[in-house]
Amino acid sequence: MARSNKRGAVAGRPARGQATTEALHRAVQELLEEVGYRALTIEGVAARSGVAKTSIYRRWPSKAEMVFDLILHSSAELPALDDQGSLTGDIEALSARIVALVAGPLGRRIFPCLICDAASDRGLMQRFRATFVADGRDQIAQVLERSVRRGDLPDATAAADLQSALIGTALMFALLHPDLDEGALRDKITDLAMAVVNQRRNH
Amino acid sequence: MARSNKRGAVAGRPARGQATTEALHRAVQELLEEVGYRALTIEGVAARSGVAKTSIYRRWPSKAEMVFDLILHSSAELPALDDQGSLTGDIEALSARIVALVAGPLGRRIFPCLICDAASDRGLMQRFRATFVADGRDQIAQVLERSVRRGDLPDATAAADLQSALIGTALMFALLHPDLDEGALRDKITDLAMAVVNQRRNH
DNA sequence: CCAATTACGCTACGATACGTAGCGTAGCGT
DNA sequence: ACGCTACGCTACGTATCGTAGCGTAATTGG
Repeated sequence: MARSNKRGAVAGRPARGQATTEALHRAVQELLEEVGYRALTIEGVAARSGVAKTSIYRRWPSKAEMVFDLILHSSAELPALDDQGSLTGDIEALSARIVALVAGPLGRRIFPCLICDAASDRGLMQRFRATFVADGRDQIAQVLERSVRRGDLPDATAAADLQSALIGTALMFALLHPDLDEGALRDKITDLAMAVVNQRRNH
Repeated sequence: MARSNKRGAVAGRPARGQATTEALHRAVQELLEEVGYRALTIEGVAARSGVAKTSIYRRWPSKAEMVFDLILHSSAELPALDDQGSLTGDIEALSARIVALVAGPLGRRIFPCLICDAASDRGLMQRFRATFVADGRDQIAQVLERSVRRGDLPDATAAADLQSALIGTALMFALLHPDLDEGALRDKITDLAMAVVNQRRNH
């Protein structure tokens, strides 16, 4: 008697790694929406996905790394921002991206928690900085350099500073004013970004 | 045979509530510094403080509420900011206070975690907003109104917006650039605040 | 001065999740 | 046919949670 397969897959076990990863991704995403990050457990993910708990532990050392890999890492890897033709246009596009990632329905639930976990896990914090922060900073730098070339700005604001300001503010806004819709938030972030880059021009 | 007192207090149990609270405060503060918020457990606090676990649960329903009460609540209740005589001076004082609270050695460790916990606990989130955010916002509003009266500003920026921007940015800076010392961070927050309030003046 | 009340300590649970070990087996490459 | 890898499954031991029940010291009020 062959093993009875609880997942009900007709041809027994789903082929190999890929199908397993997809099941995990789905389970994590669903559970994040249903119960949030705090109450998300490895055992819960195992049960929902049909993947054995031990298999999950073979891939990731912690819940945080799992969520980071499955959810954030994929959303953070985006192409460079298109040239919108003007500083204002570029800043708007940048704000939209930041808000969508960090203050979207999923992002605002998991970001503070991931940060908390990373605060007591040096390795995770380094991955967080490397794959998420560094990429984003470079994209901001590109936008600023473009504006300097166009003559819209005398010289570029430090991209890292601007990044911290925009991400931090977006996150805090989403937290303190959950009623604010994404469009309004995007406008506020755009305003802030313009205030920062304009500081160079007006004095 | 009287109860053997593990705490070794000569006169048996320490008087009553007050001494107990102090022991808890000390234990929580020490453990936060030693192991961080994540690894802080009620049982650990009980062991360190000599207060029974059940007594802790009688006071607070969760770790988050305990930390909030013992650590944050006391640091957040500060007198209104003195009038520094100028917009610049006021903003500097404001930045210093925000940085000290949110991005100080203790604050940067517990803030994201408390936010994470509050995200899945409506009651805690409300207390967080009420006793921490509302007070801070009012203090910012006072500073802004003062400047309007002085003629330094044509009209006040929304205090809530400024608050989100400053706290969020300070937090994110502290997170992404832990090497940055408190003084440098304070300067960056001051710059940001000036950029925001100046936006009204320069157009 | 003697109840009644309050606040606390202590032991003992059941439940949940953690993270690991050991064994068996299906797919894949050579 | 062989080995390798990834996975499933069961079964642990541990940590922490949050609660129940009982006893006792301090506090309060008549």
